[in-house]
Amino acid sequence: MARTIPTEPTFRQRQILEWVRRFIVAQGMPPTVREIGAAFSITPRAVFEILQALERKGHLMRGALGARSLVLTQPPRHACPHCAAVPVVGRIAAGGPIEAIEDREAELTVSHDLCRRGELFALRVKGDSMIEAGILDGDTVLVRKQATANNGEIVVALLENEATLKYLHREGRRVRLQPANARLKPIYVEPTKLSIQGVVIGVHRQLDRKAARMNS
Amino acid sequence: MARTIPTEPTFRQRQILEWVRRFIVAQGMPPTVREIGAAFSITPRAVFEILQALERKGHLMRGALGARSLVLTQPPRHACPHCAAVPVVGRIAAGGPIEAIEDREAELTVSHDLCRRGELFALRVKGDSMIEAGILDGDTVLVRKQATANNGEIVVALLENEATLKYLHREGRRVRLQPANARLKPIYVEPTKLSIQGVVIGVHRQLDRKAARMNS
DNA sequence: TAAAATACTCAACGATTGTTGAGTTTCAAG
DNA sequence: CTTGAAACTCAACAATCGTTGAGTATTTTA
Repeated sequence: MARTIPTEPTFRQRQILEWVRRFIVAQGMPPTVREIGAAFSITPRAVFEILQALERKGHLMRGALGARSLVLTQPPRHACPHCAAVPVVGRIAAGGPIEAIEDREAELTVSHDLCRRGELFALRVKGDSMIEAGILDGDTVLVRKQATANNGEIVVALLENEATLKYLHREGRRVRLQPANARLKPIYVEPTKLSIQGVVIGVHRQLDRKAARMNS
Repeated sequence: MARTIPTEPTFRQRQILEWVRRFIVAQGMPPTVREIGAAFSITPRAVFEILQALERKGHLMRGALGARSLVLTQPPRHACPHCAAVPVVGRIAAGGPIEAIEDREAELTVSHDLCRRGELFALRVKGDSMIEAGILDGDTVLVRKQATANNGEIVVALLENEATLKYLHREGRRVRLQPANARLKPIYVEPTKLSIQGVVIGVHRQLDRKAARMNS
């Protein structure tokens, strides 16, 4: 019987194939065409063609099941711990992107289902700019590393070597970075001058007696 | 404290839960509500309600990822040295009238150093009464079980079989339970009518795309 | 040099998906 | 007897999904 012999994928195809593999391990389910597209900043059409090519070469099979139906020929091993350590990166002032400053000053333990949401890191919040979103000075935000984000999401944005936490709003050609604090004004930037490091998917706070004293 | 029995799924719920588990193993991805419905010859609506019930009881989590996003809460296996499971024992109203502590519905994974602080449990917050303390509707608060507390600490207080989340302030012979919301008035009670269940030592929040949509 | 494959953009179609409202039935507990 | 939950039906909405056509630029192959 004429079995499909896996052919060598191109660089781009392998890039996406490996990303899909990691996604399945992390999320417990295959990604959609648009999720892949968002990760690589390309359109669904481009992803579709690359997936077609990968299927033709025998690296995966595309769905008989409709949405999200994608099966890898070489399935990823499911390492299944119940928790994972997420690096807490402190200040992101002077470097480039966060990858460069992998000085993990601490580790945050998160439950397994949160890890499934992708590559995570954590940031300690300084200042009150997101106070109306319930993010206080000293909180730790859980961030999923990604270069794009949807409107209304809280993003870690890199602007001229400075990282900020803001709501993201695209408005025509410019981007509004909106603080959640009535005393602060929004920042307007060109999309080219903005680098999104990740999207906030969680907030952790640890209260202690010092915090209590300030309220008494 | 009125520790109640963990909520068992009904026969039908367990039936579907096991089917979903088998589906994931077989297909490599979670099923859609309609696929479940087809397998049991019921409508999407019926499936939806059963999945809701299973999520309420902590057996699975319905996704922030849109289609086919179902993550099972697996039974606890190997003890992890870096984390521990804290029971989420129910909802607490941070708003007006209150609801007593209910059944355990899920588990929260916290790092081990937090567990050393005593016996912990977690509560899901309902309402906006602690909004100015950065505790929002839907947050999960980590609570250390204890019967006393210091001034200024946020406590889980039981008043006539009703639990609330408030700042604790002793004022002479009476106790002031202070909400963190300018629109709400403090509650004054005699110490004898008040039962402190624990002290809030942490806040956890999980953001998803739905939350983002509301801000865009 | 011509042809094919690769890697994309943009705009759009129809199908599938999660979700909701309104109403029914069954069955056990107060 | 009443109440409430669990488990359903039916119809429908909006968002998301896979997919497609038409077109461009670049690289690889024959």
